[in-house]
Amino acid sequence: MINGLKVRGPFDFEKAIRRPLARPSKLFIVRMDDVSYTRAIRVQSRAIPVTVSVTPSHDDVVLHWTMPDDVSFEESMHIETTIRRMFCVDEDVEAFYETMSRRPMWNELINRFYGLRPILDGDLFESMVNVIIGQQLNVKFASTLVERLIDLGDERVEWEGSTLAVFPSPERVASWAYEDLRALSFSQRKAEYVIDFARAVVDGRVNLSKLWTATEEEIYETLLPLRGIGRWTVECVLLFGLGRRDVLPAADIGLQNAIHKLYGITPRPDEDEVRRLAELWRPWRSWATYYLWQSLNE
DNA sequence: GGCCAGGCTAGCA
DNA sequence: TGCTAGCATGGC
Repeated sequence: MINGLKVRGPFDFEKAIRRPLARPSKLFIVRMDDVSYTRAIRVQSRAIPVTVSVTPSHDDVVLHWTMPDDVSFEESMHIETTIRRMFCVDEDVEAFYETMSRRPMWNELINRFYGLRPILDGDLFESMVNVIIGQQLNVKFASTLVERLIDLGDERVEWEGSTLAVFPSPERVASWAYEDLRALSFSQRKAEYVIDFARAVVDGRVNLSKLWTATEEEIYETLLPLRGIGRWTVECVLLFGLGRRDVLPAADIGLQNAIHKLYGITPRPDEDEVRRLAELWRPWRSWATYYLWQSLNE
């Protein structure tokens, strides 16, 4: 089954899928020979493998994807919505560049990353767990912990001769004991945060699907009361899970370091300073953050 | 070896 | 409301 979506504005698909290669995961397969990105997308209880690519590679980019033939109409609608969001298909990236190019120091960054769009998380549970695990840890170790959690989940799908890992479902994670994650070098607290969150999702105390249409304020009200979820965590889920356009994780150390480098501000700016500088980035503060984080990886 | 890492909680004033 | 020790482990 083949589907397609026209992308608005510049989109360098190759750049976008090259980025995750810096931190490989069993969740996805990136192939540079046919320039494709493959991962499973969970629809209800089913994990559906999808391979995404583009034609042609420059003007008027069209995003294509293939998936198994037995996917139902409802499932394919869900997949389309997910891909539209994951690859930021509807974002007017040119308007972002327009806004940021008024700041001289941004021109080099825009040139370097021209056409880059982030690839967002597959679903909100995955996003929450990723972000909770990432709290306070260096990103390399955090990604190691995520891979161990995926291994423990032990769910896979076969697709076109390859095996794809599937991110564990809330039900699966909720069934674990804290000791199961302790054995993977999770701290006691982090094990509790992750498993307790999964249990809150499973028993209905948290309704993640409602967050898609909620206001930011409602999202904070829903998530902040949960133990282990602070402001930074919600901000990152707004960015990587929900794909909101104008979110600023001002207290984030990585963002502060990136600004320190790009703007030459020493010592690195504190939270208030970041907020002040970022006033000029509205309404694209999420995208400015993506690009600044990306600048740290090079 | 020591400091730091894309934070959060609980306890205290 | 605002501040801070403690968490826990790997990276560099």
